[in-house]
Amino acid sequence: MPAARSKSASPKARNRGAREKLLAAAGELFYKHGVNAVGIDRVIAKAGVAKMSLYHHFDSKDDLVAAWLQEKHTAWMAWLVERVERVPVNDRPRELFAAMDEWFHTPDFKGCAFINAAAEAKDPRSKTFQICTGHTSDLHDAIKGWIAAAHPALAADTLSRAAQDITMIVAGAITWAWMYAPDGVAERARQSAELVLRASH
Amino acid sequence: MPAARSKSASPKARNRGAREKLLAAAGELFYKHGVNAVGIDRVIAKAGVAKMSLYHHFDSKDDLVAAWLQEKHTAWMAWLVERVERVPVNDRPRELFAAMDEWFHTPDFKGCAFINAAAEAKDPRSKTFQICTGHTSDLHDAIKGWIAAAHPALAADTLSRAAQDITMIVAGAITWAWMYAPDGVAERARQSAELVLRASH
DNA sequence: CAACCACCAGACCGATCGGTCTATTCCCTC
DNA sequence: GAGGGAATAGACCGATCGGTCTGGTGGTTG
Repeated sequence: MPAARSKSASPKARNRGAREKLLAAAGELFYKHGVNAVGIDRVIAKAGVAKMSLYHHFDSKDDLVAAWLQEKHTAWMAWLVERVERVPVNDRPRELFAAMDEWFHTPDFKGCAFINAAAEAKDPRSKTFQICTGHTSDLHDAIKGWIAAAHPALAADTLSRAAQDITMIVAGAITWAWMYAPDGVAERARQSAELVLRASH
Repeated sequence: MPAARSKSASPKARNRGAREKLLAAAGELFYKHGVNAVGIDRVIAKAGVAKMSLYHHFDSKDDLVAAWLQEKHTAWMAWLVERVERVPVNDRPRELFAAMDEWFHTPDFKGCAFINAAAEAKDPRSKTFQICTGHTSDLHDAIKGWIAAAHPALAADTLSRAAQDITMIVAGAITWAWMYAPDGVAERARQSAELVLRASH
């Protein structure tokens, strides 16, 4: 659900939207099989789009990967924020793990796309890798906000520590859920997070 | 430091050991750049070994990858066990995180090879993937043993839960340390783990 | 000595990689 | 209706992929 680049903002938007189809196809394939295991030809075949259309919208495969991750990051965070922030502030830390549990049990769950993509990135200075760390950072910030709202009395440094602890717990839960088994993982993570929160007063 | 397969166990061990050189080269390259990003030719070039020697010792690239992971798993677990079990039983849960901290700060640390390799595995039924889940499982078992020794009064189900919680915390810490920054991560994870342990009585 | 075997160098295979180029068609706006 | 931009199919590029094959070398063992 991201901003839909060239749809109504610019006047050149009456085609069938090859860009969106490419991003959708790339997303499925890259997430499922890994970035390096999927070639350009497979992406365009799945998208039902000509190769030149790909290179009209993206500079390179790396650029497509980066665009996919950027879009996925935006969409995933939007989903999580909407999901968590529709409950009262005091319930949000708990709701975070309910959302995780739901996500872990989606049919094609294959772990965190950003952790996975980071493992394949050739260079930590690449745009791809930076989007991945940015994702972690943004998730950390969101969690910090939810904790702060639910526990307004927390000192800044305590809050920072708790947010990092819980983000790490979430990351571990994602990894466990995907490599091992998704059942009950979120609940165990929730309890660990609750202990961290309680210990922070 | 693994068992050095065909060195003295079998009588055919007076060559220069192409197999070991291949595993060493493959290990460096696969861990650093990712399995799918490294070709056979690059491995044999780094190993200083002929291509036919590779296919003499391994059936395929996948087989080489699996052999590397298997060896790495054995070596890593041996390192961790030795490191943790040289302190008294009551200190072992804490020592686990000291070992993690040391690992996170090694020069070429690039996260968990097994999490990374699992992300690239084409099939969850592949040998590669199974070694990765096996690694998680063995780590979980080791942690469970250390907790059990340090807290003998724990009930079986409580012990299981605590071991899972702490394994997840470790996994999250590894991910954070590699994608974000290694400093202080192990200490934060240690404190979370301590809370889990305390809550288990 | 002869047989064997791990290892070597490197040509070779078809397939696929990321990416370029041409030529053509469609649709929308002047 | 003409022009232009977005889309199309598909040939083509050099490089690399995983893997095979040939032919030869040197050391060990019977």
